[in-house]
Amino acid sequence: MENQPHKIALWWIRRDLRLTDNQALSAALEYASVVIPVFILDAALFTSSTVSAKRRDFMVEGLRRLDETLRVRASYLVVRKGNPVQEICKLVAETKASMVFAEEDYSPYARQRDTKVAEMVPFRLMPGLTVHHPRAVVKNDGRPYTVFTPFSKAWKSLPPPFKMLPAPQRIATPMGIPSDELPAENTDIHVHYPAGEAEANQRLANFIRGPHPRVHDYHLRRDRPDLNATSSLSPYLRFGMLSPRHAVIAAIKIMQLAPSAASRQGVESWLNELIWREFFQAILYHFPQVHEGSFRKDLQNIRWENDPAMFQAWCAGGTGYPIVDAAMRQLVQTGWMHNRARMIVASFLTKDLLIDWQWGEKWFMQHLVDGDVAANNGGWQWAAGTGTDAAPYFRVFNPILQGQKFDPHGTYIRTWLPELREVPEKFIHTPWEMPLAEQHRHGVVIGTHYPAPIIDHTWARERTLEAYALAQKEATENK
DNA sequence: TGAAATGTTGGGGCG
DNA sequence: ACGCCCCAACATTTC
Repeated sequence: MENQPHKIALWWIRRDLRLTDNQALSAALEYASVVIPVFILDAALFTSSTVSAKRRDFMVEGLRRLDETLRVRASYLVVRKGNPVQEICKLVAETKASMVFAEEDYSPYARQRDTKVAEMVPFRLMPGLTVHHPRAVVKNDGRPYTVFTPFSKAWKSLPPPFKMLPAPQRIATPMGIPSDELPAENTDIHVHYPAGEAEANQRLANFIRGPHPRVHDYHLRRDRPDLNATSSLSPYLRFGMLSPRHAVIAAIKIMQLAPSAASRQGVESWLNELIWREFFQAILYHFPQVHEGSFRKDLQNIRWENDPAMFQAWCAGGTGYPIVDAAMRQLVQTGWMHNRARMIVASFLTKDLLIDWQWGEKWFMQHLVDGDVAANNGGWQWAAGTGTDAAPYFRVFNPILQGQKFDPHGTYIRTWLPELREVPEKFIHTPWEMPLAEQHRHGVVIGTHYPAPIIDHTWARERTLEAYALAQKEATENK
């Protein structure tokens, strides 16, 4: 045995920046006695027009944290810059690795890349991006679900996960493998979202345990952007600093321990959000064309207005509708936006401004720290009414009512729109209705310190209903 | 994971 | 006492 050459494996890290419950890493350790952790800094990450600097910095910091935890395990991270296919091939040759292990990623870009890699080197993809593989959650005839509720029922009927893999104590990696430097970070994303597995676990623990576990009244408070009620785990799930299976096992465990039916409801609704995540990953896996445009054939030719000045106002948080503007400022400043707010601004862009949802999808990807192709596309198509299980197109959010309902005192608005800080509660969602004298008294003159609404909601709603109905009518006539 | 328009009901004011 | 009207409050339909 001693004389047999050791098997060498590459652990190719992509969006699984963790040691705990990592199936690719575990498989590599089982296969080989020498495992080399590798990350390829894909040039596309730095040149693409849809990468946010905050998200990139979050990832880079996550890689530093990962390297630190590897170093106390007799290992370290090997970083290479370049084209992933070429770099992996080079590394295999260089290290004499006989197998490459990685966590399967379902995005079209990743699948294309991985197909090429598999043609060049021995390559094994392991599950982990979702708890249940998209191919495992299908109808009896093998076809994928396109509606959330039946999908979630099927998902829940599968054997629940109960075991997660512990972080390995030791990963012997030979010293001296050349590694490129990680790029410097340029944003302040670490202030809001410190990267890394330890932080992710801390957040999960705070959410489900601690003195005031938010998970127990999650169902009552999750829709309120003015409260700190969400799990705040999305960036960590995005980069696999937290294993989704870890989250689901935690949810199932508290459900069993929950003291009352009421507190179980909170966990149930959090689990549902995790299943939404799996749903959209599965949609992108089975229908990669959603990345290019509308899922629904009958709504793929909407005549969008696509007014650049209107789009600009939306991006900058200058629409004159406080709840929309507050949310858009939160996004640009922190790299994150509350889920309810995402729905509100998406409805506003598509159905009030009549701007193509793909413009909004791109803007989100340019700013979100948790930006994920599958979830982002799914969310936008849902809001626009063009997607799977989409909101019917005539469901148009009223930005005033949404504000009053989900930010009743206007504290979310005042947090992100300092110019409205002195506006009384009565007018916080409709500042343009303030009498001029009162505008002066509170230091907000509409049109000077804060814009008047750039569009009339009632009129815009009618325009959108007509545009969607027309697209649908033309589609059925052409059949 | 809507909102607006329209319809129905029932209590109170009033002749 | 009774019917009529008004109009919230709630329900249903429509977009």
